[in-house]
Parts: sequence; C-alpha cells; structure tokens
Amino acid sequence: MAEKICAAAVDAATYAIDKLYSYRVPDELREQVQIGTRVLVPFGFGNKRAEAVVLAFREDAGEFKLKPIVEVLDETPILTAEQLKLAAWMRERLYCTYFDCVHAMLPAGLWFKRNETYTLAPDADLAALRERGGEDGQVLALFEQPGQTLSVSEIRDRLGKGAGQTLDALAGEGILVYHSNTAQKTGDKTEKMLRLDMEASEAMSHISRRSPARMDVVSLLSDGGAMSQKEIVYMTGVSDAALRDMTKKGILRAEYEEVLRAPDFSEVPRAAAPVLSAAQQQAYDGMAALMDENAPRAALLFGVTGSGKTQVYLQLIAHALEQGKSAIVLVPEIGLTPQLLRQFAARFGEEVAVLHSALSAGERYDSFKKIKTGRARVVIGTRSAVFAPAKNLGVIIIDEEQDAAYRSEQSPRYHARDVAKYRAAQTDALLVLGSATPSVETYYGAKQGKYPVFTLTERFLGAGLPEVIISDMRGLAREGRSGIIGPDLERELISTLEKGKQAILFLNRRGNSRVIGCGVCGWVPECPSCSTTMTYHSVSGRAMCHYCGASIKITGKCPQCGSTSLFTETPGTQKLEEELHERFPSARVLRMDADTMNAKGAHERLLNKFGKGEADILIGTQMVTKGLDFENVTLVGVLDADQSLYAQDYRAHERTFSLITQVVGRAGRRFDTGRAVIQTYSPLHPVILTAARQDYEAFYESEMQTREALRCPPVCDITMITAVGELEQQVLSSLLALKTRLQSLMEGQFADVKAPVLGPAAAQMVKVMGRYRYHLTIRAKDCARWRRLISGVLREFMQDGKNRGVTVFADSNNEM
DNA sequence: AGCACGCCGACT
DNA sequence: GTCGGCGTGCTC
Repeated sequence: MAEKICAAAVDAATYAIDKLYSYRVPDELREQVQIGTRVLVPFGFGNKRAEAVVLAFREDAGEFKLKPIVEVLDETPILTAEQLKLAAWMRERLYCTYFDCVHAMLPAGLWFKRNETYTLAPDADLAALRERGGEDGQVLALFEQPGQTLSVSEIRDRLGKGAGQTLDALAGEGILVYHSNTAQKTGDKTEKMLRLDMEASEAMSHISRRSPARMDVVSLLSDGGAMSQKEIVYMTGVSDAALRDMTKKGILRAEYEEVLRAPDFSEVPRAAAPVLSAAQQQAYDGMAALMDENAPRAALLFGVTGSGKTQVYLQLIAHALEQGKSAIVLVPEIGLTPQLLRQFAARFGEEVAVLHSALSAGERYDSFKKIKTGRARVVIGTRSAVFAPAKNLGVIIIDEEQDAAYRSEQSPRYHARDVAKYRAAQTDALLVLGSATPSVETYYGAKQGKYPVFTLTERFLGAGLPEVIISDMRGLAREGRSGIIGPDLERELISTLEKGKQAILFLNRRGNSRVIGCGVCGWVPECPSCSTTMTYHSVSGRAMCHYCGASIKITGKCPQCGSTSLFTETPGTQKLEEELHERFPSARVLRMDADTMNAKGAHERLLNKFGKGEADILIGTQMVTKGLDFENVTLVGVLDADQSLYAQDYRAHERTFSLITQVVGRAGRRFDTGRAVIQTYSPLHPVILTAARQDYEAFYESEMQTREALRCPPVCDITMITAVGELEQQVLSSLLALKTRLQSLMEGQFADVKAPVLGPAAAQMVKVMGRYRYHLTIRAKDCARWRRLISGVLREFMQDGKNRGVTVFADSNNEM
C-alpha cells in the first residue's frame, strides 16, 4: 500500500508562512487520521510539537521529506466538512491563517494542555551515557536514574530553549522515550484565589520594607479572607510575579474556585406556544414559508423595541424543530440575559444549549457536544455561537443584528452576520436579521431587494411610543445652572416621582471614568505605555489605565509639585448619583455600572430589586439599554446624547441613533404612556431628531446620503491595514514602504483594482501597552482580486526582515 | 512568531 | 582561544 499523506493546518504557522503542510501518516494511525481530526505534529527546526487539523489527503508529497504525525487527538472528526469549507472561506476573506479559523469554531474546552515528557530508558547505562559531552551530556545529567521521567517544561527551565533538538536526537537513539499526555484544559473553569497562609503580622515580617506593594497585599488579605488574583492585582497594583513569589515563600496560599455554573433549566416550567398578534403572525407566516423553500433565504424582521420579536423567533424555531431541523439564535453580549434564557428554556427545555464566553471551558465543551450529537437542537449564544455544529440547520436568527458585538476584534476578524449569511446559504437555511434599528448595510440590502422585510410596528399589548422631549442644553452654564441634570429632565423627574413611577437615566459613555488631577500644577496621571489619562478608582485608591491595567497609588499628594490640592472629577454615574441625592433626597437610586457590577450575579440582583420597585431611579451606562422590561418605568432620560455622535468612525451616527431609539423605547412599555428626555447640545442634528421621532426611514435616507458622499459601506468597502510596533519611527516607515509597494502594484499588475491609499494615520489610540499603531485606509470593492493584492502585500511585508518587530493586519469594513 | 545558524566583539 | 551579542533565514 502506498504511504498515506495528509495536509494539515498547523497552529504554529504564522500568516506569513500559512499554508497546508503535508505529513506522513504512520500505518498504525491510518484508521484514526481522518479529515477533520486534530493531530500533533513536529514542526520547525526543533520539531516542537504543534497542534494541527487534517484538512485533506494527498497523493504525492512532491520534493519534501515528510515528517510523521505523532499523535491523533480526536477519536472522531471534530469538524464537519461544512465547517472545513467555512474555514477556507473565512481564511480567504479575513487575512488570517487556516488555524485561526478552525480555532474560532471550536470551544475553548476542547483545547488541550499538553504535558510532554521524556523518560530515560529503563535499560540505559547511565554511567556510560554521562561520559558524553556537549548538549547530550547536559541533558542526561538531569536524569538521576534509568526510568526517570522529566517534563519538557522542566528540562527547558533548567537548560534553556535550545534543548529541543538534542532531546529529539536522544529519543531517536532510543535513550529517551518521548511521551505526551494531553489532558483536557479545564483552566478557565476555576479562578485562582489567594489567601494568607500565616498570621498577618508574621507575613509582614517576611516582607522587605522596600516592597510596599507586597505589604498592601498582606493588609488587603489580613482579615483572613480569600481574593481572586485579578482583584488583588487591581486593588494593589502588585505584579503577578510578586504574587507567585509570595506563594512560593509560603506567605500566600492559592486555591482554585469554580467561577461559573452552566445555567440549569431543569426547574423552569414549560410554557405553551404564545398567542401571536396579527402582525407577529403575518411575519411568522412569511418567514416560515421562506424556510419551507429549503433554499438560501434571508429576511429582515424590523420590529420596534417592545414589539415582541422574541415571540416570532420562538415560533420560527418551533417550526424548524417540527421539520426535524435545528436553529441557532445569536444575541449581542449584553443581550444574553437570564430572562431571555428562561424564555427559551420554558419553550424548548432540554433542547436548548447555551454558548457564550462567560461559560467555563468545560461548560462550553458540554454544550458543544450536546449540539454536535444532536441532543440539543436550539443553540442560543453570542458571536461565536454562529459556528455551532448544529446539524440540519433550519434557521439562523441574529437579534439586534446592528450590534457591534457581532464583530470580532481579534483574528479571525469576522462578523457573525457574514458567517451566518454564508452558512445559511451553504445549508439552505433561513437567515433572520432582527432589529429595531437595522444596520445601514442590512437595510440597504433589503432596499436592493435581496431579502424581504417583515415589520412589527405595533407595540406589545398596545403600549404607546413615549412622548419625547429634546432638551436643548446649550447655554445652560451661562444661565448659572450647573450639573448634568437639565431643567426639562428635572421637571419630568419630579412629576414621575410624585406619581410613584420609576425612571431610568442613561449615560452615554463607557464605564465610569473618574479623572484625578492636581489643582495647582495641572498634573494628571498619564499611562506610561498607552496614550491615555489614567482614571481614578476610589475602591483601590489608585489611578489605573483601562488599556493595559497599569496603576499608580494616589497618596493625596501631587507627585509633580507636592501640593495636596488633588481633585477628582466624576463625569460618570457616580457624579450623577450624587447630583440626584442632592436634588431628590428622598428618591432611592440604584447605580448600574462597571464599579457596582463586579460581584457575581450583581447584575441580576440589581435588576430584580429595581423590578420589585425597591428603587425609584436606575442609572447606568450602555448596560441599561437592552433587554430590560419594567412595567412601572414611565420616564427615561438620555443625559448626553451627543457623546457618541461625533466619534471619528463612519458608524458613529448609526450607533447614536440605535442607542437613543432603544433607550427611548424603554419608557412606557406597558399600559402607561411614557416620556423620554433627550439632553443634547445639537438639538437640530438629524440623528437626534429622527431618533426622537423613532423615524428609522428618515434616518436611513439622510445617513445614506452621508455614506455616499464619504464613500463608506454599503456604497463602498473600506479596507484598513494596521501596523503595530514598539518603535514609532519603524512602524511609520514600514507602513509607508507598504503603502509605496501597494501603489506600485496598483500601477502595474493590479491596475484593475487601483484605488487611492490614505495614510499612514495614527490610530485613535496611538499607543497601547507601549506599542504604536498606525493605519492605511483604502476604499475599494472587496473582491477576490482585491484580497489577493492585500494578502500578497501583507505576506511580503511579514517576510521582509526589515519589518521585524512590526506586526500588520488588515480588515474590511471595520469601525475606524 | 520561534528557533538555529553564523559571523563579530569582549573577556577568561 | 571561547562565550554570547543579534542579524538572517526557515518552518511539510
């Protein structure tokens, strides 16, 4: 029999050298090696073991002297033919490696912690072997007796990196026996908790006066409690290495605690099919008919907030199940609430599998297996659930399809909507894009007639749209009015509280940025490795950088001029809370932001509290916009609607419109007509005006004009090439060289896709973790030919030794 | 990216 | 003489 050869995607291969590598399949592994199984292969000079996925079999190896597959990691193929095809499709479009794509499709729980060991052969003559000099001798000196086993990491620790080849050679001679056991990773199922392993006073005596951070750690843990490593680092700014050292010295003890549990649905009582409203029924009928065509079909379900899209989804999924098919439902990261899960569980019980990043590795693996074996046919999850190995797919639903969370910011930089489109087309499934404010791209597609639109306009149970007040904030400061709550909002709050109703106030910004500075010399803490101002956190008394986590202790004295006039300003939720307490002393206020949401389950507890009417006003950031449904809320305020309006990227308008529309939709969801106050400094801006009227159509028309004028998607594709590196000059000059190369290719063999290249321009955050980032921007149609040009230039760049230390990547139609 | 090879300066 | 700096090239 001819020798069997397979082609595999190897994880150790970087973009510059990514291709399918051929390996010899040893006879004894013949049966096990199949397309879609993962294997362990030797790669590179040291024959370091690398993980790989078998993608094809080959007849002939060509010139190469092939290395053999060492081990097979799966009993049965872990990836289906459909998934492998999808991987190839992604690689071609996303400027990433084969393995990146494959990796994105598999749950973290499936990855292995490799423990490679070498055992000295039992019959080895140690004395004779010790006579050997050089590297062999050094390696052998580590073994004290025949039969002894050492792990590769141990050997590397003692001898440094270079031992690989020597080990391999000795194994070849039969002196050492290689073995690898692959224990499934359960790493992120637990969190590392640290506690003091001795009395605090004794611990202190073990610490040098010169390490204040370690003293902070001891005093932090002096009450005998345990804290997660992450929290300790956050509170004290101590390094991981210092904590490790303290653990080694016996000052601290590490424990591992389970972090999260898989949601348990067994207790959820089953619910019957909902009765649909006329509009819901019409939308359902239309989409069910599309599903029954068993052809690539898509539809846009355009339903205002509160119009009951979820009921339609549930019915569609039930329809798919009746046909013996399966369904995938995608929700944005923050949309995946326990309330929503319970709804699905009530309807489909054990058929539901949940996939999202907050699950532990083990749980994700369990869900994955449930789906792969067909035990669960309803998958609900965030972005990566789009890869779920659902069999016989009937429908893929993307809820709030405009949400930015569907785009991955790491390689592979895919958009779940694009992947879903491809999968639906490949498997003759129906793709449903649901939204109250569709992305401009999606609505454009609908206008082009690519898919039908089903509209839900009436709000559930007939609740009306809120009355919207656009509150002009210009000139208020001149009138001697300070603070974030304007006169309109104040008036509305008073009347809401008088009626015993509830209000939600929304701050249009990320997290809780508290600035600290010196009132005398103007000093503000700047991150040494990122281009940011550090924000002050009162819990830890430190200023920290949100990008790299670096922090400095605030002592109450300005490090620059020594004055004690440090001030902190809280433009965020804390300040608003204070202002509310001042003006409405009797109102009970709940604050929902990153600061209060750290503890486990805090989110749900807080919402429950608000839902039960234990508070009058809920304030928060992005988190409060989605998925909340409170009967008693009749007032909603957007405090700074402009915040996201003037951002640099072309999706800023879209995001602002969507945000305001959704927030406004929070008011008056049930029987009372609600009111919404939008505070803005641009009361005449079309985005604000159309959002206040909840007039998507008008917003779309005006936005499309902008997109055409600026040549942005969907009118044109934008490819962005980003270079990142530690030396700013080098990043700039390499990127400039790349630009020149791109331009010269577009003069020559790629004249057919010629387009102007803009940049290099500094990224919004020029410096992150000590690395500078610059962009090139090109507006051109993203076609196969174009991608060939870009991927070619990227590869060339990475292969050029001059660009060492600079990494580049490209992506298409991302935010800028 | 990693890792080995190779070619030059400082130091036992 | 050799140890080790990092420039250069390769990974089936």
